[in-house]
Amino acid sequence: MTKDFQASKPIYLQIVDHLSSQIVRGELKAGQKLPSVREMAVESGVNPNTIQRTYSEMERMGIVETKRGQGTFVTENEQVLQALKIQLQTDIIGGFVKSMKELGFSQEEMVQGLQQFFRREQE
Amino acid sequence: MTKDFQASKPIYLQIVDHLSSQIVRGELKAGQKLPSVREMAVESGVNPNTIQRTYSEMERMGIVETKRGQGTFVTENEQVLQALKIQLQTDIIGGFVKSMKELGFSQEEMVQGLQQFFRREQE
Amino acid sequence: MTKDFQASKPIYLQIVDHLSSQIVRGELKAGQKLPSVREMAVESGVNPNTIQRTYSEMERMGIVETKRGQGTFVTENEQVLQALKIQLQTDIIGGFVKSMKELGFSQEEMVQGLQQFFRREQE
Amino acid sequence: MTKDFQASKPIYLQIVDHLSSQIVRGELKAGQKLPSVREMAVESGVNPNTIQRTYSEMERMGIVETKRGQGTFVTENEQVLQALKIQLQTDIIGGFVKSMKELGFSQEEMVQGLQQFFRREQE
DNA sequence: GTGGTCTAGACCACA
DNA sequence: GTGGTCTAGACCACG
Repeated sequence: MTKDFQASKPIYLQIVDHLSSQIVRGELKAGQKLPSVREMAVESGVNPNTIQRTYSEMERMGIVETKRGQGTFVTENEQVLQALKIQLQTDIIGGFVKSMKELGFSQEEMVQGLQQFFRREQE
Repeated sequence: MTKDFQASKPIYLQIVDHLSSQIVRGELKAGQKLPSVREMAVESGVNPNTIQRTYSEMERMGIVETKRGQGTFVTENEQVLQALKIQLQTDIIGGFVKSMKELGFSQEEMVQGLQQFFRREQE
Repeated sequence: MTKDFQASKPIYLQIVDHLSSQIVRGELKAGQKLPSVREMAVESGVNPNTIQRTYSEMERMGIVETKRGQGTFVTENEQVLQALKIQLQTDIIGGFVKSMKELGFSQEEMVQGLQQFFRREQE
Repeated sequence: MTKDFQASKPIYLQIVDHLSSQIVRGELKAGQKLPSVREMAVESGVNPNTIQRTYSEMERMGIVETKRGQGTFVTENEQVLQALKIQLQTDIIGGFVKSMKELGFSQEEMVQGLQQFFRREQE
């Protein structure tokens, strides 16, 4: 039984996640211009090609539109943005449930655990 | 704003997590002997030193005990095991809450989202 | 097996095609004056030498006649224009047939495919 | 009116077309292994990264499946291959119709021209 | 060996 | 200036 350690996602996908997150929570709004490929590369401390790939992937997903010579912009298609939010949410919840299941928790215990967590946090 | 990508944990800590998980969900029981450092190293495809470090860390955490010449055993201190379970659970929940917060979800929405997830899963 | 990608035609021939197309479909009529080399160069965003070469080539093909001090005119020889039309048509059809053959289509399938295309377009 | 000369497709897409063509006409069969990225790069006289991109694009389109450490294979999903054939056919016909329209040909003339072309070819 | 990712640096078309 | 493509060369995980 050999496990797969080192399972860190590719950088360009991490940045996709990061930007998606910003879009979903309204920090980057529909129609807004993203930083240029080169700016973003400096900002993130990675190679411009990596950002290029990030933007390409996001365009493929439809959450961003690029205009040659002008820049890359958050789509104004609210339906896509809504779907993105649901997608991200489902991914996170799925990962959470999987981890908790591995610790032997039932669905009820997960909900209770979550509620207890909030109660403790408020104290 | 330079982000820290590539944040994959050291291997020895990943193995700590993996073993902890097995212990918590009863796959490895209190008092049970863990595989020897060498066995475990082969099993995991990792250098024996890395496993040594894993076991040391787990001993430091009090969840295993090593007996010279006999091997490494899961502690029989149920209180520690209980605490471990809570610790892991809290970590997972904490990560979950952090991610969901980043997407702009409120506490109520998290609970509701989780419950919806279960409902959809059962269909 | 080394392929030849990047096979884009020289610009002056592209312009020949473009002008030929305009002549064939009557946008430029027999006997009509073409724009001067300089005008055409500006219009096309190209070096005047390139246009010069275009006109020379078209004269060599007989589809255009230059009168010193007056300009360049579409030939009034209808036979040549007719031949040009057939030539362009044959080139296009030849390219089409070649591409379709590469996909494994028979002659009958090409005709049928074309007719189906029209039918779908009209819906 | 500035025209866009030099409109040659990116190399990686030209190779996509080339391979698609081979697949559609059965030269590369369902389930068959494609040349490795490096082999293909040498064969085509381009950089391995360019082939990588070609294969990625083809995987995205679903016409190819890659198995890490083993290679890239033509999909065995016949439905996808059928759709691919139709897609390529439609693209070629569409380009043909567009060109012929620019020369002022009607739909009937296109069909007749095509049939005449075949007749002449057989002589 | 395979494909996948990343960097460094270049050139292009578009506006 | 923008994004898009390409090369050269490197390192990684997987089998």
